[in-house]
Amino acid sequence: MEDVELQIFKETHVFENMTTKQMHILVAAIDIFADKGYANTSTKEIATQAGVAEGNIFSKFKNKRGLLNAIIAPIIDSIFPASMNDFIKTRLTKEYSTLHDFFDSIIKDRVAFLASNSKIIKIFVSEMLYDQTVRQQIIEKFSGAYWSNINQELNQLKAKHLIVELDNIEILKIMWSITGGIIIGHLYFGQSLSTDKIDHAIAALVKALSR
Amino acid sequence: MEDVELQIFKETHVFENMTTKQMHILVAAIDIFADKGYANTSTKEIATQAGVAEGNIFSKFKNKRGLLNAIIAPIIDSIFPASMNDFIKTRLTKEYSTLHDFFDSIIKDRVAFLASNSKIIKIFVSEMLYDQTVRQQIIEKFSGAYWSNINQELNQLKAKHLIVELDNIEILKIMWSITGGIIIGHLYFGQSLSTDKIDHAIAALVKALSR
DNA sequence: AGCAAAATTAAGTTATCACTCAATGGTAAG
DNA sequence: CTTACCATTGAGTGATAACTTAATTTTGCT
Repeated sequence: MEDVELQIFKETHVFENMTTKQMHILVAAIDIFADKGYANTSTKEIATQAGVAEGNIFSKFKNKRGLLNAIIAPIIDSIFPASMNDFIKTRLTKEYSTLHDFFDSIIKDRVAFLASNSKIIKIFVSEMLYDQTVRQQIIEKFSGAYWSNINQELNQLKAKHLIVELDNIEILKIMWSITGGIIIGHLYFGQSLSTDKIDHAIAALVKALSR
Repeated sequence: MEDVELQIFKETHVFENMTTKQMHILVAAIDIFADKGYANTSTKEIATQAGVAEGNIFSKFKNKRGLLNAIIAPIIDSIFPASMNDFIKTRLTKEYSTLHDFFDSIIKDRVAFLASNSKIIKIFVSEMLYDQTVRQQIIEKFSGAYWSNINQELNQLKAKHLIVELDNIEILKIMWSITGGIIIGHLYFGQSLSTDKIDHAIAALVKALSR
């Protein structure tokens, strides 16, 4: 239960009002969903791995789908940071901050986040492909605080002539494509997250978007 | 049955030795798998939409999984082109060919291919995330003729000092990240495939990888 | 037309699924 | 100790899944 992957549940208070056995159910579900997919996993299997009776799943969670929602809801809320963390902020407010500082901070922050929640990210990605409503939630999250913050940052970079004059949407799409490529290579094709490789990708991104 | 999406089945001769009803089964399966996912689709549902009896599915296809394989096998074979098509070849053998010509040809070719097989691509992507063996097949395809061809091309670009001195693997990863970002935006988030936007992405990629 | 083979059907069969519910067990306050 | 409450159990339920099979229809050949 001291799994690093579960940090996000503590932060978002999902574990509150849950008994030990119910937490075991959640952990087992994450494990099996990530491995075989939601649709291929039976509630019986989850109960067995969690060491509880099957019925116990349904006293805490409304149904199997409710269990899935408890897993992916925190990720949807955290995938786009509502505001930049302190490290990024202080780094970017320096006078001599560059486009490289900007992307280096953001990408390393997101890669670290995605890599430290790998199982839940796998579940979330698979579900997003199937479920239109999950995609809609992502779009709404993107359009909220994240968009207005990063939009402002990008406009400042444009004012300082540090970044190309593309639509901010296009800039973000390129940035997230690179980030996504790194994380998919890692999660699904066993590629390492070596600092070297990530630095190369960031350097390429900076060249791509420098003015 | 004159659906453009099905071109790939004609090219790969999947339709040979299939009756009209069996082709209807395949088409219905593509439709529903793409919409709801393989695991959430029942063989009964496929049969109903195809206008045949459920048992007919199992006389042509060994089982439900065999039906899925018939759909994704052609895509696995075609996702990495074994050799460049004539248009790209003639374009790249010109004396004055540039890095922009290179990526412009390749990316537009792949985006066109992926967009014209959107349903099958959706099925394939979902399945790749679940199924380790599908991922292994992709890795093997990548390592074959595709890799040796494009590896050679990249080395030539390096010899001409047109491209950065990164590992070819890293270069390809960046290229496919951009391509994947375009296609995912289109398939899952309803973004247009406007020539303008694609040109912007290609221009950014060229900047990223120019020497 | 007549016949053999192939295609197709429709009614099973068996297994497993998500989910329910009445009974049980533990715990903490009175 | 008693009582009330909530967590937990596990046997049970109806629905539905993939797949089989024997009967029937269609097809292709002479």
